[in-house]
Amino acid sequence: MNNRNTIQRQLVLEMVRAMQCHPDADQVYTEIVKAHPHISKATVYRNLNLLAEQGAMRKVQVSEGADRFDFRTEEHYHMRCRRCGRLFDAPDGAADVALTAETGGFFVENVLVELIGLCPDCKDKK
Amino acid sequence: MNNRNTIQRQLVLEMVRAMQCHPDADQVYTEIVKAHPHISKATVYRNLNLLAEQGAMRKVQVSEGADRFDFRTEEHYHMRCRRCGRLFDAPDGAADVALTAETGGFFVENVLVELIGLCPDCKDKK
DNA sequence: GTGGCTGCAAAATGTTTGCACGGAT
DNA sequence: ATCCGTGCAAACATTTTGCAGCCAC
Repeated sequence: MNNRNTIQRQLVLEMVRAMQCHPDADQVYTEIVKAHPHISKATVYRNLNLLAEQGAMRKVQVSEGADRFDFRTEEHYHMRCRRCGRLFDAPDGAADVALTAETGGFFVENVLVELIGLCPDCKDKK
Repeated sequence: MNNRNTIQRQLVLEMVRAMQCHPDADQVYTEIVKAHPHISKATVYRNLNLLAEQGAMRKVQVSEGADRFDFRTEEHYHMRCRRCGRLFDAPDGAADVALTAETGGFFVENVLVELIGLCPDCKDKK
């Protein structure tokens, strides 16, 4: 049974749900450590991956830097600011991908879309 | 002037063009080293990044593992096999992305699309 | 001759793993 | 009492960087 209800696992899940900013493993660890100085970074990594596998959260592998974690479990796309590095949810319908059958025999299971550009804050700071 | 024509730089460019398989930095290094045992991996990294910046090749940052380099310089999408890890060019028109203006103030400069699934070889080896 | 480029090694970054102990069931 | 999960440190994977000497210009 891969599902023991440890305090550490609860903390990781709750923290990702509380930080609604697509944090990476290190940011989650840094926040948890403030209240629980004993927790190990390896435990945070292990639980983030486990929880993502079980569907309690989503692992977002972006094209640059560390993997992020997202409390939203429904399929949705992301927008990454190339200046500040922050990740944002793309509003529903912001991007639409159409596939044809012409993949040369490649069987597509998943489509990853990442919109790269400038967030409102960085756009203004020209 | 950031453009001295060193032997190492030529070797890196030629090797990426010769290996038509989207190699990562380590694969490029391993191939070059066979004929030029003196070359440094740092030099390979530096030249790959420089050449990609100058537009002589393309850096492909995939969602898993090391960055790949592509001798094709035109914009095109890629398909990554989740079993063997190999990267393939998506045929023109295999995927089509439509953007709307509803990005909540985010300025989109670039759209990254990665088709993840099984390549013909791995699909058959069920 | 000058200053960009190289080789080397070390550091930086992000993540996983081996192992002994402790705690949830 | 089991044996999964934890903490710690070390290993691992990928990439960057500091520095002294070299070589294309």
